[in-house]
Amino acid sequence: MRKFIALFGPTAVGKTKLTEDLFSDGFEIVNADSVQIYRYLDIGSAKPGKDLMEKIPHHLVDIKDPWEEYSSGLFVQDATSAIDDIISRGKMPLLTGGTGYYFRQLMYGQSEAPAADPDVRQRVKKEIGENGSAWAFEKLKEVDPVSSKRIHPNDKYRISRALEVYYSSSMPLSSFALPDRMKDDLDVLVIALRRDKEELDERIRMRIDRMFEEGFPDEVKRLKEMGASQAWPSMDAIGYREALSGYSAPDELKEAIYISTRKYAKRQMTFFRSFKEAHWFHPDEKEKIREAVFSFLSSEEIN
RNA sequence: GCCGCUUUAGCUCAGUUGGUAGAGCAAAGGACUGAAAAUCCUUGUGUCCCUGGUUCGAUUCCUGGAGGCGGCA
Repeated sequence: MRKFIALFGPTAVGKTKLTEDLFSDGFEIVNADSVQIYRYLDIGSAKPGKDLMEKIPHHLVDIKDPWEEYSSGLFVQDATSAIDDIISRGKMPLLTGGTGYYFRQLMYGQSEAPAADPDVRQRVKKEIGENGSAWAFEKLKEVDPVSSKRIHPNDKYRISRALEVYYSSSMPLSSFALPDRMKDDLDVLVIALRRDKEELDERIRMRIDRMFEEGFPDEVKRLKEMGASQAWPSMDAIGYREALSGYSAPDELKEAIYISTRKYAKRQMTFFRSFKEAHWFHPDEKEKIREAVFSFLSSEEIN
């Protein structure tokens, strides 16, 4: 039985501050943020500062170079072994971040479909490039009619993955079951943070201003000197993407980042709302959160 | 001051040979089977600058006015 706490919240909601206030003692953090796993993406990913990293041990931060691929599957493996390691040392893991998909893959479990294979993915990409996306969708209909009903004809991303699964296993993606509730071997308190839209927008704006004060443009410059381009997986991340696409005026760049960030926050909320196990709080409700944590930690396992 | 162009959705702009309008972006809502800060779906948004006139009917044509841009003075 793995027992831990999961803390989810959209960007800029105040996860880091809450972590510092409530989980500084006896906890170790397992990062569930798909951008903070990358080295050198510090300011733009709002990575926790050195002081906090020294105060509370962090796992899965700075584990990949920005040109390397990562995936939810690798995350599940890495997070699981980090959690086991923390528990074995008598500490309590705190899974925290904003990548809702990582939370779900870890807590519900993944499908048995084969992992992404770079060669196959490349081949699919090439085929779609040559024959067009309409062809790709027809191919999907033929090979995996069930998925073709679920996946929209314009969703190249998902069509491509479904074809990839078929090519590498000769089985349709839809033949692999998708778990829809918490795994039996987990005992997790899921805390989810939310704020009103106006409140969150204001914080996003402030965060972006602070990023620029802390030298975000220099960080991008250093990455460019390292050879960063849109081909690097990490450069899809908000801020870096906009910076690489050539906004000349800082104010325009800031505005573009602001808009992308609030759209992202909205998607995060949409995703996490469907998480039935989540207990929702405002970050200022510290006492209520503390109570929930306390009663969870003192509860005995039933079996 | 004169001449030309221009004024339509929150923004940038199409358009209506006269029958009260539509794209992109933004916004709001949603999806998510090893790329998820990704990828994708749905949905509005209007005194068509104001004023008279012609007309059954004007955002569209005409008169006058106002704002913006450019040229000449």
